[in-house]
Amino acid sequence: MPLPLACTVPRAAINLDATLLSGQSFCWEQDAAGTWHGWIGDFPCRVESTAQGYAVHTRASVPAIESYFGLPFDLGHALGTFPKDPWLAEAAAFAPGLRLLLQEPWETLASFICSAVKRIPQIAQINRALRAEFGPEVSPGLHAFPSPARLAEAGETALRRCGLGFRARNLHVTACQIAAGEVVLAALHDLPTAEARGELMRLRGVGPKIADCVLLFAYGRHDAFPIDVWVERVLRQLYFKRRRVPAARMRRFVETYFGPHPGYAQQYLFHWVRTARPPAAMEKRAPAAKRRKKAA
DNA sequence: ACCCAGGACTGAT
DNA sequence: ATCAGTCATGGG
Repeated sequence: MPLPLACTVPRAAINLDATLLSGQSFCWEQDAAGTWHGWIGDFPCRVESTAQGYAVHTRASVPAIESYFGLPFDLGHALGTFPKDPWLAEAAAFAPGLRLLLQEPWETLASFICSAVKRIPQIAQINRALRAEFGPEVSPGLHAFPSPARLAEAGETALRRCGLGFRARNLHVTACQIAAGEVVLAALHDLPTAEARGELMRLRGVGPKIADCVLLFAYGRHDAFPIDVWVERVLRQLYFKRRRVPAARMRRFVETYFGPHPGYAQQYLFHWVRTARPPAAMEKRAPAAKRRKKAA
């Protein structure tokens, strides 16, 4: 069943490549022709780049499409609220039109539990394995993301076979917690960010960083600021002159310095340091001398 | 073989 | 509160 053309998004509205390559979502892949294949919730989606713009083929509704790609948000305004510093300006100029997506909470939560100490292509690989193994087949060969109940039922051992490693236990326990109603993801929309963050961190395998990713990428909380190894490095080297900074102070800095949309600034910085040719100031510090493992 | 990856948890100071 | 050790797996 071919996917119907739902709408055409003007190219000026979004930089689709940067958006889908910036590590927010792990359910999209680009074929050799440049066409994107992925999901908007449980609806398969294909996006072709045409002369008119991005042709979005899917059964999802147009409002759902616009919501998913974050189009209603006034990106130009947010960029204007960024502090005027040369690095953030370079990061923003590097990927004009990069947007934050607004994804489904459970899929986002589960995907980021799988993200711990993994590279982005491997997270996407785990995502595909979970879908193929446990997800409902919504059209021939296409599996939506499996529900919490399904992953809870599957068991830790079965999850481990999807290449999850030690994350299998975390994902399984969290799936059980969600299935049991211990944390209600739909209820987090009504909570202030700090409280929603606390709720997410009650889940196994969810600490500050993953909680912030879920808040930013699935709940539209632009006050969430995920600090991973890359962002921590860029903050320390650009804003703290490469000095070692206590985590609490770093947290206080990002909450005050970047203005009303710190999460957006974070996403531009993250994509920039990972994709652009890093300036000399961004080179990795010499690794601290690691003690030898015990010789056999 | 060695190293690292969009971290979190645990048990020690 | 901070801090090393540990947790599996895949790819360079």
